[in-house]
Amino acid sequence: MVDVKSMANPLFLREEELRQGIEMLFFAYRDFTGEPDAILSEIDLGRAHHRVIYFVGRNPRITVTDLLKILKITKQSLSRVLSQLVNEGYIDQTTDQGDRRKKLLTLTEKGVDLEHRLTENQRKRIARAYKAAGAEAVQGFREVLRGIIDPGDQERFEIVAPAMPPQRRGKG
Amino acid sequence: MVDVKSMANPLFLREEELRQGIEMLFFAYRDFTGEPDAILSEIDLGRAHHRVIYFVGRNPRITVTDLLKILKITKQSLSRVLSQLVNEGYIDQTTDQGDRRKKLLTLTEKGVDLEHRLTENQRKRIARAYKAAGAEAVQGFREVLRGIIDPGDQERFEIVAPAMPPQRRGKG
DNA sequence: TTTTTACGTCAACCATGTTGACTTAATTCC
DNA sequence: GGAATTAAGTCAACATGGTTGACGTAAAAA
Repeated sequence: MVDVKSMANPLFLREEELRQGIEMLFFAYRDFTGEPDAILSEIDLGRAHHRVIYFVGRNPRITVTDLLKILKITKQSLSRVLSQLVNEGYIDQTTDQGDRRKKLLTLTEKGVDLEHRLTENQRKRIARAYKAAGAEAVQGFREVLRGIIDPGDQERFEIVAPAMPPQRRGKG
Repeated sequence: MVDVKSMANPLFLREEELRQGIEMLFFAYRDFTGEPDAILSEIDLGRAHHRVIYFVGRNPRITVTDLLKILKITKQSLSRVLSQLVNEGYIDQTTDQGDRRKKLLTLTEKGVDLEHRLTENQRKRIARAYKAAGAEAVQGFREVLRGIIDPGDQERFEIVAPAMPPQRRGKG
């Protein structure tokens, strides 16, 4: 039996392709956050804490304002989790000596330990997927994901060079 | 200046690569849900409603139990949003005539309309990213994302054939 | 006929986001 | 030097969307 729909209407295949993209993103994110969430709940922390710990670990001496720009939440929301993390000894706050209004955030040893425990799962999951898919696929994964991200944050990720023909891009 | 770290320690590059994967997933998901959320809040609905509408639209006549398996939330959580969607005329419930315990969920016309409005943003975003990255990249994107998803749901997405050499995969 | 399945419901609670108002200290601008 | 701006924090109220636990009903399966 011939697939009449995709023959007569090329948009049909495209629609299906796009919807699969939407769904894969949903499932991937759901499963990606599942395991760290389980670890966090055992020590009475949540996903919001993980995000803060992650990005402070990744950007030592980051200011509160810069952290807010990454997370795109309000400072009141951040305040709740951040002060908890400081109180419980996961994060250190020091005053910026150049501009004494700014507070610089850094993970303590305890914070680094937790960050490793939490991210280990996710690193392994990605490593497994990368390995199974191969280097070229990883390149494509990065290019597409980068395109999905809003312009303001795309710059965080270097532009990967096209796989083979550097000419003739942007048009299919 | 030579990059001593990546020369002496190949794991350093790998670590950076994996962390970028983690972050891209975070940023992509954050931006991916932003626009639909804005539309939803105008009609006093939330992201949870979107997910239900999306998957009911994608799986007409789906049962509550099957929907729960996709969303991986409790039936009490689902109940809250689902009954709202039924009450407000976005979703129809009919009894399965084969097994009269089951209720089959389908979008009404109003539901289809909303689903289109919401998903349009996301489809466009993905379409843009796909187009910019090219067909090969899309292939890679799918392969990697599929690998990130837990085995139980991977089967939802067909295995894409490797780009060129079908031999020599899984090892770098 | 008993057990299981599908679905629903009430109630309490928790995590994480929001808005809005207001404060303090430090820096920058004129 | 004084005014305006910036960085950070705080209090309060509220919305959303998850959770657990207990319980109920109808239909199907064992």
